[in-house]
Amino acid sequence: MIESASSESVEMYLKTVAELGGEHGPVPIGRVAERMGVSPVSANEMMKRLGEQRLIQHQMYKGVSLTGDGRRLANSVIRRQRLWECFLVDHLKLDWARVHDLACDLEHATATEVTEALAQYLGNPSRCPHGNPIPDRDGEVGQENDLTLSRLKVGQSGRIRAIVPESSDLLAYLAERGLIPGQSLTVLEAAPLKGPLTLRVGDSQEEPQVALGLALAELVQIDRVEGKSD
Amino acid sequence: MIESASSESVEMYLKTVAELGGEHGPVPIGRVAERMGVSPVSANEMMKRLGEQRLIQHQMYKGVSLTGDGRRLANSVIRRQRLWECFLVDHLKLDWARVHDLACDLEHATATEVTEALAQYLGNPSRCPHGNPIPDRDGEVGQENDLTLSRLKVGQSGRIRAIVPESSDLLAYLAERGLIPGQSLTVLEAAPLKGPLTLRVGDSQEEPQVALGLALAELVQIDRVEGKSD
DNA sequence: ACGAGTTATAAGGTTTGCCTTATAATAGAC
DNA sequence: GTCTATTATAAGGCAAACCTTATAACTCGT
Ligand SMILES: [Mn+2]
Ligand SMILES: [Mn+2]
Ligand SMILES: [Mn+2]
Ligand SMILES: [Mn+2]
Repeated sequence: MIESASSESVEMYLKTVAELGGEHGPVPIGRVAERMGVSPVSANEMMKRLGEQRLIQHQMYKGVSLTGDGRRLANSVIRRQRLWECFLVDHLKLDWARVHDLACDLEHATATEVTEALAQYLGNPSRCPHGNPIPDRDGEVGQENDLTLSRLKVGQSGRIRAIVPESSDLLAYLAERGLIPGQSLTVLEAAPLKGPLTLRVGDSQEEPQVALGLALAELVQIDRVEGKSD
Repeated sequence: MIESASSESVEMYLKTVAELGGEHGPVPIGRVAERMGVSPVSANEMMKRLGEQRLIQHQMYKGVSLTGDGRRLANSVIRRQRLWECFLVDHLKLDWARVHDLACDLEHATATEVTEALAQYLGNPSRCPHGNPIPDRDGEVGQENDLTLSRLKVGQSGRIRAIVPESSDLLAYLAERGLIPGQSLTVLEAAPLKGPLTLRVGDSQEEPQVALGLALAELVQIDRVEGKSD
């Protein structure tokens, strides 16, 4: 658990690789560059450096995956971010859709000491306000089932577990429509040709209906399912 | 109140200039370099940049002083730091002598939005845990009287208001001896030739006595004075 | 088996914030 | 007034992260 001094840049690269699935399989460096808004050449340079530090492993023309150290460091960053998100929402009452970005700054300036005291202060929450799991202090996260709203059939109901990825625009859009973790919903209609879903949000028959594009529905993870399974 | 994007480095330079008295008179750049642990040449280069941005004013061979913008930015950094110190001590229960350094990291990663929500959460405290005033959101701080423990005469009593500057080593040393803001004390003896003071810390006659070098006593600001004035 | 698109590498450049060494200018102490 | 310590500037360098442009190598779908 040697938390060698790592720059904000290094932390963000590792976090991005983790979010793109770098714990499980190789992530194309182009994806990383895209997500981080840097040129592929820049991302490549950084991957070379991270490889030298044994934080990632680079399979040529396939992509990068996290080593043990890399995974732990990435999850430590994610832990810090999500704990801050909890604090900003629960205590400072800041906007649910904005805290992700605010916490993304704080995460790099937070000593382990502060992280652990914060975790205790918050009662060791297991999820961030957007429903995503908070890694434990050893940098481990449990796997989740991967059911998404886009896979629900007409008539099925579920409860929103999390939004992935946590982008402000996306979060703001979903929040406006009441689509936040814990919310239950039912798919009333699915337009053909990958068209939008029509949802009933909440339990009451009187709730306004919500139309949601399938691409967005893919980013909404679902917990429980009820209703006919086909 | 244009909070133009300023780097951590710029913020630290401005904070340092402010702490060295740059609101009032010119601060020699050598002092700044020394305090920041950089070479005088580096500090000079930075001062040139800060001058171009109209954050400081440089009087050749005299030193630098803060402009209005520079003072506001410096005080905004100090505000962020001291608010975080309050949070870390009061809520996270972290060590009084360590929070200064921990907050010095957080201060640069804290959006105005977060700062103001934090201030409200904390009940708009007016002082940090080390007794120093928290600038208001407009970047203003009131002046304090400048009585220090080193100036108390034998027999006089006072109450510790603040420790300046806030260096971890200094804070840890003083905390070990019970010398924290709010604590009342009496000077029992002052050794000749700039020798150490002997103090009674607290009100009870049974308290252990504390010996404190005059150089350290200069860094302890005193609020009230009682006892014969000479 | 080939070609399109992706991925990798090479080369050269920028900005920020540091460094050292050397020299010039100045202020302040004596 | 002169000398010394401080302060300023010039010159050259370095590392981290970025960039663009160009070329080479590879994968994969058809
Ligand atoms: Mn971040
Ligand atoms: Mn979150
Ligand atoms: Mn700082
Ligand atoms: Mn303080």
